[in-house]
Amino acid sequence: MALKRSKQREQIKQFLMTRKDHPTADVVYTNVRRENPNISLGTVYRNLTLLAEIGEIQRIRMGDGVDHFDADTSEHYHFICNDCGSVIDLDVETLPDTCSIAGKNFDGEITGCVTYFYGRCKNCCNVCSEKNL
Amino acid sequence: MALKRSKQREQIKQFLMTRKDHPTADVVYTNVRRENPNISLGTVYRNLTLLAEIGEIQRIRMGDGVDHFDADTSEHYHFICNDCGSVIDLDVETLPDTCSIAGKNFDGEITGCVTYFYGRCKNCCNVCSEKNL
DNA sequence: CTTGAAATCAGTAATGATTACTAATATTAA
DNA sequence: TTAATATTAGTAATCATTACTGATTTCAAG
Repeated sequence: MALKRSKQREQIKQFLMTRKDHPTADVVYTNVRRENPNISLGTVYRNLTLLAEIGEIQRIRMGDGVDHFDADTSEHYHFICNDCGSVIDLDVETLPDTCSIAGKNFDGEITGCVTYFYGRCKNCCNVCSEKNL
Repeated sequence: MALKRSKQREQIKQFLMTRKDHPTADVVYTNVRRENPNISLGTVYRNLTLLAEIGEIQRIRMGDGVDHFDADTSEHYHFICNDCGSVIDLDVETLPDTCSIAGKNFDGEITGCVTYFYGRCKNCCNVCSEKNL
């Protein structure tokens, strides 16, 4: 199934590149719709999945029940705020190679690992201190 | 809301303690039903959530779209097989404290992190080599 | 031992994210 | 230009999980 270009796929990729906040499929949908009001949600899902498969974007699963997407495919770490749910890039040097460490006493093969961080983002910290929570 | 004991909750906890394979809510349901055919799926979900909240079990989100549960609440790492989806405990010494490292250049507060590993389990490795995949 | 307030239950309906289906449209190599 | 095929819009279906509701259990106080 040779890939054929599509306006919709390009719009989706384009939009994702303008954002640093790792939007969900639904956010991509509502935004791309401003430019292309006829695009369908299914098309957004299909193309996000396809773009992730061919490595042009990254799918992020932070355990909040929704998939997030990131046009930055370089290795970096993510933080999710327990209060507002926003996903933020972390400025961290690459962590030690835990994969090889973990593979020592394991009979199968480990091909990768995911690390993500959670807590409270700057915004939500401020809100809390204002309200003395 | 003072906790009151319930047969159903005890059965769920009991079953979970017999398993090392981190079953999903649905697996818990079908198994506990052998002993208590009237238990409802909603009860299983509610109690798994409650047990996780009070720290008696652990909820594991491995990004496969389903929650897994573990009666072992000690800190340890998990592996998920990309082929068969099974979740397995890893025998790894505790990894370096990445949380504090990650918090250096971050304005909010990081309260924890999750690391999990993926690849192919022993079983699926064997299947592949048998079939020369 | 009763009793009654509150927690819990079974059963079922509702939700929300995602995927599957289908007939129409767009892309592209020949 | 054409014809094979990838892609689309729109909608229906799926799947995990949560919410609701009236009945049942639990348990502390009398």
